[in-house]
Amino acid sequence: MNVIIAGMGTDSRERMVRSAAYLFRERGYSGTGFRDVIAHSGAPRGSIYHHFPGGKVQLAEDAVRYAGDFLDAGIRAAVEGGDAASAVDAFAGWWRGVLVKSGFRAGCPVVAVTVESHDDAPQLVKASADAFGRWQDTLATGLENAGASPERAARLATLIVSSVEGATILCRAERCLRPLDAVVAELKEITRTAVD
Amino acid sequence: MNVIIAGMGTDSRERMVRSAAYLFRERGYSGTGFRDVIAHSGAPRGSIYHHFPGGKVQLAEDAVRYAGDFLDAGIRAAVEGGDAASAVDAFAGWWRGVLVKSGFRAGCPVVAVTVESHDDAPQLVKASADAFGRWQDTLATGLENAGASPERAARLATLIVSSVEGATILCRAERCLRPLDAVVAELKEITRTAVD
DNA sequence: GTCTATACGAAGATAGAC
DNA sequence: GTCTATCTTCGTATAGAC
Repeated sequence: MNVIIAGMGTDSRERMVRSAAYLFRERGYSGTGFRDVIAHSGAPRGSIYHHFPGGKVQLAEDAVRYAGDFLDAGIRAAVEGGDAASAVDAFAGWWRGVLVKSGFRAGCPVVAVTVESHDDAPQLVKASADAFGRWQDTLATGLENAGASPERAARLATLIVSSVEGATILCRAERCLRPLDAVVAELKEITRTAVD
Repeated sequence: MNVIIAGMGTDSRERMVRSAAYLFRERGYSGTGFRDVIAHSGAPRGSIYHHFPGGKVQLAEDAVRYAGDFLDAGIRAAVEGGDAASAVDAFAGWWRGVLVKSGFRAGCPVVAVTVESHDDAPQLVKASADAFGRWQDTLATGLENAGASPERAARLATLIVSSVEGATILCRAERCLRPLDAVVAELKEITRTAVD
């Protein structure tokens, strides 16, 4: 097989991107080296700069895009034909799974890249903004379909992404689901009243 | 002067801690080296391990504690004798200032340390949990004084810390205040109804 | 596409003089 | 408390063979 689709890359390239996204969730951007990515992905070390001529920044850019696309597809599927609570569950449920499966050691790779971004690599800020933006747009569409006004849907989508991402960080610190549960309870109440 | 209080340390030690907290906000934990801390604080390189025998982990622990204490004092002052909206303004207003003053390059040092924490340094997770916990407790007390029930106040405090921290990250990515403004608008509406 | 070898700087940390 | 010197490991990145 190994059919190469334009812009998709080879298997080992894809594995590296996925591993980078995975590792960023636990150790952050600066804390993750090519060493770790090679070890985790099983990809050959000799082809790093063949696949990523832009080096680590390019790898991170692709990892953020990958995570952005992946979760957006999940939100989209959960939101289609659902009620207002589906928008909250779609987003919060994903991070709940990440937290539990990792023993509260992993969070969001896009957050990790954003908080470590500096002026030397503005592409990373751009990629992060794209991911956050698409998640918000998809959630807002779902809330509109459930009956919220466009303006309110947009604001609530921002609240959902912000509070769930923030709660995920608090859950890592406290090593429990309490913050995420508290936030989800409040969010469901708010979205319920917004579509009345 | 230079009075040395027990557990407070010398001037250069304090400057290092403050600089670490400052630098973590922009480049994260792993992205900030002793080089940077020395350069920014003006402290002598020769006394790093005199002041911090525990090395970088101890420095980070102190930086998180410093940031935790500092902001908690600010929240406490703003919340005393204020209404429910004061709790939101106290917390969100601080991060708004950080974002604007830094040109959207800086965020929360506690968040930075949390998302880069690993099992090698559980002290950092503990210190982060303490900071987040105290902020929530102080905000919850303020909301209770404004008329919210203890249970609701605790949940709302978690929502405020989570959503404002998350919005701060989104603001860095989008390089504007829109996410924080949206979150604050929703939070004020929620807290208003909670104290009725 | 993958390999080895290597460059070069920076990381955190230690030892011992002053 | 601060200095200099040094150690070791690791970081990203490059060159050139296969």
